[in-house]
Amino acid sequence: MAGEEQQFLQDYAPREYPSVALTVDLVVFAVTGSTLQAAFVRRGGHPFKGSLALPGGFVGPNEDALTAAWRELEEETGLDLGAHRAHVEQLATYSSPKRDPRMRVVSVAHLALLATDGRTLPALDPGTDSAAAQWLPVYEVLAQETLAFDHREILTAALERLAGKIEYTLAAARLLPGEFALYQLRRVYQAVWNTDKLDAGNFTRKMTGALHDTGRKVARGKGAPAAVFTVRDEYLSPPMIRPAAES
Amino acid sequence: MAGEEQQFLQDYAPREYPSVALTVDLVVFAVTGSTLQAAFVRRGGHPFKGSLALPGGFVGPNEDALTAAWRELEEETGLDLGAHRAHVEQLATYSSPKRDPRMRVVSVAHLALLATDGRTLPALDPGTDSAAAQWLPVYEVLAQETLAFDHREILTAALERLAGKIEYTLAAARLLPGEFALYQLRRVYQAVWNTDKLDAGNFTRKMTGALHDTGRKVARGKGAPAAVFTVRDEYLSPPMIRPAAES
DNA sequence: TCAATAGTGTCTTTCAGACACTATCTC
DNA sequence: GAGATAGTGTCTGAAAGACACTATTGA
Repeated sequence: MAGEEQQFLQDYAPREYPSVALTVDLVVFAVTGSTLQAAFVRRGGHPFKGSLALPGGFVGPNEDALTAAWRELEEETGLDLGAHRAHVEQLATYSSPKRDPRMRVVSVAHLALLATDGRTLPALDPGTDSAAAQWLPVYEVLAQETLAFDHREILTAALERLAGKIEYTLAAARLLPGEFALYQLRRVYQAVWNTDKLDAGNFTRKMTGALHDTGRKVARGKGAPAAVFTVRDEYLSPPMIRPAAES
Repeated sequence: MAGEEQQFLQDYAPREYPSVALTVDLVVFAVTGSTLQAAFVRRGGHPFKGSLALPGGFVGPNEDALTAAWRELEEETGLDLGAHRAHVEQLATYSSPKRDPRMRVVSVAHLALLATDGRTLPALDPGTDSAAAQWLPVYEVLAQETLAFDHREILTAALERLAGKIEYTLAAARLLPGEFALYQLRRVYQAVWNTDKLDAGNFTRKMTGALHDTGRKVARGKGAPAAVFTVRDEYLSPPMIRPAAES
């Protein structure tokens, strides 16, 4: 049986059961202030020369897609993942036969959340082989830019996944250091939902139920010092519903 | 550029950037009474001979994964999809290099919801090429059966996806005809969540907000006749939270 | 002192959950 | 009539949203 299948693959795979090139694409999110940013690459060659694209690359012969996503995250951004907390999860697979005009490429898109202090973005190293990766504000890119391949669809799906996920989990804390103040977490929510309608007091009450108060305080320029929290429960119950989109 | 890439693929793809065989696996759900059922195939050959497996098959050269899933749904179950309402969506992609011991197979798993009248299951045609597909109760299978490959993981993910999705959408109605009574919808929820803790009165109040009352009634053996509804809003807001698991 | 911010108090409204109750059907 | 079911009424408690208010900081 096994031998038969392998023989079959060898002889007929390209015709009957075509093999495909497998890649990963990455939507890497990070937050500065109240702005959601993502990592993009400017394409230097055809097709879609000059357009923005998502970082990504081929899946190796002995990797699964998630492992490849972590590797590409490190390679394409030049980030030291030992120093930067990060979270990577699978988003969806894009398999339209014509999504890459050159050949059949099936891509497993991944969502990556990079922890920052909420003020500065991790420096992206251009690396040697790829075009320079750069941080750009997500909502502005979606409003103004042309994206290569089906990367607009992927980016939109990633944003919607993240926006939905922080409704019922503390995934937003993945975009912050292990210890953080509530105003930082609130700014992450505002960045992802692209809104400023979050009442600070109500937000505090809602979140403290799922957080652990370290007892320490953080001084931050003006205003009273904020308490420092860590995540206690990964899930919010009941969930925190997004405010309706601005009119 | 394009020629260069194609040349590259032709020469080096199997070594450097290996191509993979792409398949779809299907988790096909349907409901009878208050029991959630799924379609399974009993494996006739090695590996995992004798174990239950999910239906699936290869993705064709000019198909995307969703199209292949629809085709396999029709082929493997022998269902007439013109007569049966169905909903298919992508679930997740499984790409562990060793998930199939014979060769590298990457599978895009799909979730399929088949509409029934809530009493009888659509007959599954064994077809000619594959082992006979059969309906089996999902929770019993998960408790007792051995599943081939990583199909237990896929089935669990599909169940969780469905259980979560009916919290904030009316996806449960995809398992029913276009017109249905509230007791039918309630049984779908009970089947998916494997619970009997749904209060009929409160369920009615909650759901009628998102449904359209056709004004007609359905007589059903004992009890008062139930009103016939159709879906009006696909989304439930606020969502309907699952009761905590039974202890 | 003043402005800014963190966090609490309070009130209202919404809604889930429990459960009684009525209406309507079959047997 | 008896039993079963559909749907409403009603009460309670939880929690979201609006917003006032206090406390604590830097300038």
